[in-house]
Amino acid sequence: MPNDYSDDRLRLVARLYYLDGLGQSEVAKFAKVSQAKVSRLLALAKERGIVRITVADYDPRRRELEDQLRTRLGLATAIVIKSSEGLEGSDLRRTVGHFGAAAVDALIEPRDTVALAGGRTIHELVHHLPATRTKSLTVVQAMGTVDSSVNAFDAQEVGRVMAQRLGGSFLSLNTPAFIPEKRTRDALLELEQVRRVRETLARARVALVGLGTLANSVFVERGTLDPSMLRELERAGTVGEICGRFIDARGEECATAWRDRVMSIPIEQLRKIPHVIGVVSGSDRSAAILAAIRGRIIKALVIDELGAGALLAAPPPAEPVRPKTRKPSP
Amino acid sequence: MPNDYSDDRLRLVARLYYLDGLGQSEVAKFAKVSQAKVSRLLALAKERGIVRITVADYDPRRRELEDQLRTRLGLATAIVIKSSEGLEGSDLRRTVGHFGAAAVDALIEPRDTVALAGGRTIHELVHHLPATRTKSLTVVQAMGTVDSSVNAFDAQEVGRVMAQRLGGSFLSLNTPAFIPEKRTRDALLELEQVRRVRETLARARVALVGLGTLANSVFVERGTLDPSMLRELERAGTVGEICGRFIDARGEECATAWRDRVMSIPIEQLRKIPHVIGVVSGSDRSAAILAAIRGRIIKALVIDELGAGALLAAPPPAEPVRPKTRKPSP
DNA sequence: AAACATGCCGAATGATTATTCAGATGACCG
DNA sequence: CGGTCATCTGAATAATCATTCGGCATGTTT
Repeated sequence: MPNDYSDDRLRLVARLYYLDGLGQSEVAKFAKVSQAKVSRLLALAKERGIVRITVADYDPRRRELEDQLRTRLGLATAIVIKSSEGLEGSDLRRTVGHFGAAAVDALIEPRDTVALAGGRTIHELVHHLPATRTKSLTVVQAMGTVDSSVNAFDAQEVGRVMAQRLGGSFLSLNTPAFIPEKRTRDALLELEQVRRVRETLARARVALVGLGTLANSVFVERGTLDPSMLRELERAGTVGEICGRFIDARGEECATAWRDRVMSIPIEQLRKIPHVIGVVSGSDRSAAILAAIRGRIIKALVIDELGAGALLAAPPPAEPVRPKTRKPSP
Repeated sequence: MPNDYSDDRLRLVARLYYLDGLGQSEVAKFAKVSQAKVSRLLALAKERGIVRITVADYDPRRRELEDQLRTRLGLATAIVIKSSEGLEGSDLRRTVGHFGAAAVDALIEPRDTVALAGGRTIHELVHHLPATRTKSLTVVQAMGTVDSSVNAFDAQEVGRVMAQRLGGSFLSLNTPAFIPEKRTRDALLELEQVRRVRETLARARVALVGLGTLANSVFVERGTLDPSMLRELERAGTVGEICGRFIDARGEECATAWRDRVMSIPIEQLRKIPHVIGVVSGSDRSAAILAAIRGRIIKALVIDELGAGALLAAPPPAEPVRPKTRKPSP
């Protein structure tokens, strides 16, 4: 009887290993095989359900904080992810991504059209979506590519992954995010390829966006935003950034030259998408988040618990004052 | 919050490790601790029952063979342990010991007096008894010590372990197993210490004994049995050995000088113990086993499946012929 | 029947996990 | 206040486990 993968044998091996606490080399002597094979038999035993490991439910979310965020800030949905003390930076993003993914997945319906921005937290989250491939989505890139050195955080790459994991197609916006000449940008907007993307964006039911501040914006980091432009944005009262659009405390896009040179979904269009989900990690973005909520840009928020705490500690949001809406940039 | 052993934290760690399939180093980043601590937290999570591992039952016994042994050989109890193909020697003993232990444990009642011999398979079995320490047994050594080099297989050592594991006291027979002069042996038998042991043996309800052949007996192996004695035993028709007593095919003790020089429980006394359990591994002892059954010495048998097969293949046991009983040696 | 797949095996090896160790921290005295 | 435990920690390391790899056996194609 050379290769014997009978359940009985798997049970023997699994029992000796898991129940009796022997090492694999010990078990190997009982089963008269090599340690390597014991390792393989154990793997098979798990697959076949002969070994079953259950873990008491861990709820990764802080429901009380979610309730507070919803009621006090008027969000439709809030997902607050627990974070271990002292977590920050990429570890924190990983936590938010890992546990936020399931919640975001639940918000996306089969056949949805999903507008998607880039960013490190979004990237993390998307990579933790379940690879079910069953939703038949249309994922559409909501913002051009930041620079030419290909980058795993770009909307381009992230969108590809999302479509691949949840199932569906990805519509990419093959243009830079920033175009120095308005004229050039407007020309691009007329391209058939680009139009298709914009039309699809207009039909999106869900959007997944990051929230940044002026200081930590990817455009500053990459040097796309020169100092004079930066100063101009500061003067215009910028408190945050969404999809390459800079907004002031009321949640209105700042009227600077920048807004005519960026290639991304217009703020006005985001407002019309019913489920715009902001994905944030860290505690230094409260102003941007509050502004985006005031401006009725984002309707849902995924955030770590410290970030949520900071948000709740921030001045309670007065009903947004919206004197006049500037004509939206494209 | 320095040392946090909350269930919630354990659940986090356990989930990431067991359910999400991350490595401990990965998990460590989430929990903001070292990999070493993750390992400890996981161990704790198992202890607390936050992680539960279940394995489909493995039945280590061959019930059909047990039934056959019982009905065809007239045993009260037969325990046949499955053995992986090709197992032999110490690995086989380990298997029989490991899985036989639970069955033997079930045969021993609280407060029993248990007579115990030595031997490698018995040793293995005893070391796998559960360390419950709750039976309040009297374990009594059924045979002297084979030689002076202390040896883990001696009844002395094995008895100590058994009493320690199941709970109870151990009564040791502090004499050699073989004494060249009958006179000396008889003197020893009169010692108060030795009498106590013999009296206790007479009250035993259970005995655990190995079965040997003349060839593989420890006495031959250790050179205790010189060639002339060996020939004498052969002439007397020895087919097996129990507790240092040599028996012929009918299960009667061979009437040689040996029987007056050995320090161990007499065959006649074994006959009177209601539960004498033979523990055997290997396929080369069928004759000894059959003789011990015919002689109504052993009433139960623990054996591996190949050994059981060999036993069943051996000539069917005619009803034992017992012309006259020789006067039992002490 | 040769040539080529395919699958399984265990030795060696690479990767991961458990344990040891030395230092840090803090509770509890004297 | 020091001392004295006791406990806890992560770095280093030892132990264990999973995977790679080449060899062998069997089955299939040519």
